[in-house]
Amino acid sequence: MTLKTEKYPALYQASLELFADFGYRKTTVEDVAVKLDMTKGNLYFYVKNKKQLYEQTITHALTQWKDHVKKAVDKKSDPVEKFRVMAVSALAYIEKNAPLRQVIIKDPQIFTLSPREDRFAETNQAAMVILKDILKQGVAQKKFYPMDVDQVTAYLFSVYMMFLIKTYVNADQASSKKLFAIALELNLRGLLNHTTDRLTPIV
Amino acid sequence: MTLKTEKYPALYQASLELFADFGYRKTTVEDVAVKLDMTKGNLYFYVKNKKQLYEQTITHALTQWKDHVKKAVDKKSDPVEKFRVMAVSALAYIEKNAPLRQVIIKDPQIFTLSPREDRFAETNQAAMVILKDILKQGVAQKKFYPMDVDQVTAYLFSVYMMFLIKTYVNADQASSKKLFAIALELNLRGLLNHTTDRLTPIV
Amino acid sequence: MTLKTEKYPALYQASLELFADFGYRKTTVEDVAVKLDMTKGNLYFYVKNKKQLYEQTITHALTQWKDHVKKAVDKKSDPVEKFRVMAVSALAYIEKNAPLRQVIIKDPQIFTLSPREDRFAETNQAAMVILKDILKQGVAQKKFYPMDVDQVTAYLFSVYMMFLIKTYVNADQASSKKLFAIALELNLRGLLNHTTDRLTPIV
Amino acid sequence: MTLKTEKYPALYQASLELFADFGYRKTTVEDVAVKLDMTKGNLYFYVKNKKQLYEQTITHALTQWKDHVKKAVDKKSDPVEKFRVMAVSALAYIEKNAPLRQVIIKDPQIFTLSPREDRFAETNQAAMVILKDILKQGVAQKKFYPMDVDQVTAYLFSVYMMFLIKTYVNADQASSKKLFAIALELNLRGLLNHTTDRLTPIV
DNA sequence: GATGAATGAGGGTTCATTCAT
DNA sequence: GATGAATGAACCCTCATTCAT
Repeated sequence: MTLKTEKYPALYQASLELFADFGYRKTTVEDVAVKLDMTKGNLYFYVKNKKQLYEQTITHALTQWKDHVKKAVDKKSDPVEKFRVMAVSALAYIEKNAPLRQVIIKDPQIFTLSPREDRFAETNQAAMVILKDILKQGVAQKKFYPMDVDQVTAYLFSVYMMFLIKTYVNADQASSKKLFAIALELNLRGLLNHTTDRLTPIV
Repeated sequence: MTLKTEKYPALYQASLELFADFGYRKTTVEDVAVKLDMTKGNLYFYVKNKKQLYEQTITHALTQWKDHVKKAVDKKSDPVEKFRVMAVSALAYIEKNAPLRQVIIKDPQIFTLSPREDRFAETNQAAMVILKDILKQGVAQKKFYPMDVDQVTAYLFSVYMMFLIKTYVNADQASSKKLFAIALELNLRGLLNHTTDRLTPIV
Repeated sequence: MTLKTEKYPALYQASLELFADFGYRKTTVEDVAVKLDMTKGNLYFYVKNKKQLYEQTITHALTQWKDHVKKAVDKKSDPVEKFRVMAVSALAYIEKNAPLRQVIIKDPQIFTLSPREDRFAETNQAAMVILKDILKQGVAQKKFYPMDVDQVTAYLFSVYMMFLIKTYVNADQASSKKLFAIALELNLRGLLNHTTDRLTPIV
Repeated sequence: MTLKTEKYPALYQASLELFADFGYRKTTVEDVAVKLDMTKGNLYFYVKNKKQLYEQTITHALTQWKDHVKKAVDKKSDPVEKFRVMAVSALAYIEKNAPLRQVIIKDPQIFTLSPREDRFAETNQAAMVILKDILKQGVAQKKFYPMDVDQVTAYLFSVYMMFLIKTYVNADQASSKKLFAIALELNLRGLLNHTTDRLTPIV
């Protein structure tokens, strides 16, 4: 007999795909159950209610994403390298994970950092830690300029998420990716300690 | 006697505010009717169904936004000036129009340019025309470098919308606005014909 | 077309009969709707939810009962007469109103006077006022002995309700009614002012 | 190894407490299982279904009550004494057994003597036998007047149950107990053959 | 133009009960 | 004896939409 624990991976996958295709509202609890070849009633044996099914599913997917990036980052030692790998591996991951992408596009508030209603605060925080550690290391090694690491982390995190999402919202992925490359370079250069010529402020 | 047409402004306003506060799903047709001091039944005299009510409301708001920007742009003659005014006035408008902002945050696919499901294609196209005309003029006057105007338009449009939304999604508006300033300058410089110092290509 | 208001009497009647037959839990909202020849959905146009349907139905029935008793009492002027009429008319009413009887038997906490969860506090209070007024008048006219009217009211109210219910719980109505007669007499005699000696045995 | 039978006492106790707190409907089979540190599935090994669990639980509690009263009564020989002891010990027992009290208050039809749906007929009959034997003895010894023992038994039984319940339904226990004392005296006097003098107060 | 009563199609959730292991 | 996964039948409630008046 299948253990309860063994069923969650399939459950999250089925759930993610359906939420990706139809969105939270139009996805029925019954839909999920059918996709898993079980009854609605039994699905409630695994999950408290529809809302929690959604949140657990997203959390699961985001966590996997984060772990993947973390693994890639850990292979590098230089903070500049790490920064670049982080950005690139995050992009590569989401590029191949269509359901997660679609879900985020349909519910971009997943990344909302406003404490008021952040349903994925914990996961988002965990993801930011990766970035934060890189920045801290860079600053400690004087490769990055001295900064308020927390603030810069929050800022960069939201900018990257924005890019990652936007990259796949439009059909014109070519130009979006170019933008991504530019932004990556821009930010990296901004972080470096020896920026000889800076842009003049305008506003 | 009130003409049918005279009621639409109030209708769109009430509708926009509710959709802004509760989102499409949680806004009831009844909610809208009550806010307008009319009955559900009567509301259906003005509107075909809930979906169209939503789309008309958004279209109306976007059109007003576009008109406002257009008016500001038309006061300038130099394309560089126009470009800058366009960006700044668009930002200023959305800054003061909280409901529209919230609606966009809750449904960012409003700006999705994918032809598959663009419910606001027409309005978005109209908005892009403003940008496109500026670019065309700039190129004609050799102030902007020669480019594929259509592609650059699409690219810049989505980037701006992205910024405009993002600016208000997070509480950290200060840094977002700084980002906006930087991006504006970056893009303008990229567009100019005689860019003395360019960023080194990365990809 | 039927006015909303005009439908409540039928609604309460159908509802009361069903709750009487099957109890709160086993009575389905659909059952009520079907009995009224309407759809479930439409029933929710008249009533907020099942719980309120129940409470409104009971309140309605209790109020009618109270009004009936009040009308009978008001025809008398002597407090002793009033007391007797009150008891008898209350019994006569419930004797003919089988559904109300059954509902009370199935949910005797309808008369619970504990403030913690009295769902029919208001109605029960209103009913007690009738009794209280009789007692007050009797005391004022020195026909009843001086007493704490509030406490005696509460006491007599619960005793009577107990009798009224019990009278119909058993099949053996004959002896129950006899008990009722005895209790009525006993209480009335207890209330009278000039009880010089002990009550003569009555049974 | 625990025998199946050894588990019933704990089962009935847990069950009674839950039914007392939440009533039949709101008590879940799972609730009972959890309280017993077993699984739902296993509970069904001991009990056929929820309904029977309820009935067995109540029957068990009522039987214990009856046995307690019987034991007290058997210590006396005079029927008048027996009658008094019966009433007082029954009251004392229920006074200390809160769960049983609550269950009865929530489901007063436990004492319904109507043959149509008496789920506890057997137990109720057994309890009545105690009373009936006292009456028979009293009549045989000519201490009680000649009567239709069966009818008087049924009558007195329902009256006492009514009192016992009512005594604990309201917060105002003081006056309820006083009522109980009065009723006891009244009934005893009614039963006696030669009511020459007064009974001494008992409570 | 306006009203409000009516409809109908779900969708989420609970839970008693069963049964293979 | 015990487990826990699975089932299925209800049931409550919401709401967009229609339509006679």
